[in-house]
Amino acid sequence: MSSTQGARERARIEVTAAIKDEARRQLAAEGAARLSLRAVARELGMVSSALYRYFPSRDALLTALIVDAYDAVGEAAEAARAATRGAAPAQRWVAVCEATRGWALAHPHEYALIYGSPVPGYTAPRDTVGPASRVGLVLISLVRDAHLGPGLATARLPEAVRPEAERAAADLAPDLPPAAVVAMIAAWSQLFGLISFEVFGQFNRVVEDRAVFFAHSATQLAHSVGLVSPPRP
Amino acid sequence: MSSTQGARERARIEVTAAIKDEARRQLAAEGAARLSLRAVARELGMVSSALYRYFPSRDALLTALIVDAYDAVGEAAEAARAATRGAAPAQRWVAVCEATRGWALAHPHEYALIYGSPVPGYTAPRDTVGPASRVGLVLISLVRDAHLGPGLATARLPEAVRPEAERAAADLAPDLPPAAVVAMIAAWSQLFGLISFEVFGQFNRVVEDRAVFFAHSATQLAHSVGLVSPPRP
DNA sequence: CCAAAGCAAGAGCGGTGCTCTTGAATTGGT
DNA sequence: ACCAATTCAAGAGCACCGCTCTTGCTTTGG
Repeated sequence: MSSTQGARERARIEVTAAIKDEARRQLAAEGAARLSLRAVARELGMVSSALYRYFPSRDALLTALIVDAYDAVGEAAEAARAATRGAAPAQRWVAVCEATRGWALAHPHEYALIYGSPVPGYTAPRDTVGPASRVGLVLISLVRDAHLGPGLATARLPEAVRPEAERAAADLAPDLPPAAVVAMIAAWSQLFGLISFEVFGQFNRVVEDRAVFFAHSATQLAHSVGLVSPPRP
Repeated sequence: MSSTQGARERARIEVTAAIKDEARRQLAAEGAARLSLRAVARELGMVSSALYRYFPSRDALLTALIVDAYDAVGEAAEAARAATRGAAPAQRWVAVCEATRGWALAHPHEYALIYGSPVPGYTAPRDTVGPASRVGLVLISLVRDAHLGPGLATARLPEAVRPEAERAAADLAPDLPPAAVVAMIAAWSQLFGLISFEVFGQFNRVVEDRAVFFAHSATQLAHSVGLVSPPRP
């Protein structure tokens, strides 16, 4: 009845959080494929079957971790946008990209969980689509806030791309020119291409100074969506 | 002694190939994480322990599949380059990108094996680095063959990127201007960002006509590495 | 022709996700 | 204050996993 619904309810919440914490620890240590319910239970001093009182299956526990990961990277991106309020749009774009990269490098296994290979036999439930779109929404908002350079605003798209561009623009950002929306979607996926190659080790022996390379590439991406760097002082 | 070294040798080769084939089938059906030696053996009518005569461990079998996948996508890219000999560099670039995408869409699980999350606890042996670089080498060769537009050849890089650019250029393509090499590496990773988002389902409910979107984005990538489209007839 | 090498098979180890049953504890309504 | 309903941890057990080791049988090549 009251706000704290008895000791039982409270214990349930606490144990659920403890399970997620321990699971996240094991995720960081071993990766998603090696996440073991028995190991989590062992570490928490309980029996494996008791875990099923809190999560009906291993997949359900994974889903909880996935939602948390999407929220965490989305929060990082949103924080970078907030921290650069007033700066030039291109700089804010790069800051958001770098915050996303930073989170990914700090949480490589959680990043792999959401932007790596989908877990086979696992289909993301509806709960994940909202959190999953947060980074993309941040990027869109930056493009929207910027005064679009005349380049993209009036850019003529090839005839074949126009229908898809207009459809995507209608869905995502009806106030933006279709050419900008298409460029945004491409930049969005390419941003995660850059991050994935770094996190997944594809840049080994290819790129050494990855921070510098990323900052440069993110700046180019900003240009590709019509954000222009301010003149140097 | 002879070219066919006895029935034993030949049987070994055949069984090894059968194991890889069945493993590839299970990879497509269940994904890398659920690849089970016992299931492969069961399907082949042998006992699980017999498999260890052919592959010393599950990881060794995975490595064989990974090398085969890198070779397959590399071959697809090389075939596209060969098929467009004489065409404009930008068109050849787009053809190679589309061939890579086509292979990925046709073999999503093998694609995930090589460009998705690394398998936890598994470190790629040396054998994989050669096959892994084939697509990248194709892209480099196209940029090299093209007459570089004056834009990238003389483009001034930001001071911070110059050392890394010159280092990468020395390693990968000493005959190309550093600015082009940096743009190439970025385009390379961004290409796989586009493909991964499509294969891994991130474009669901975002991009509908994905072939058109990809062709357009690949063309933009070609421009970003200095390849210019020929004038329309 | 026979010793050496290659091989399939079986048993077994410790691990996994998951289910079902049992008995104890807590709870809320009377 | 008590008691029935609910909630829970625990245990046993199922079928599976990767992997190792030993046991014999078959093929091979000198």
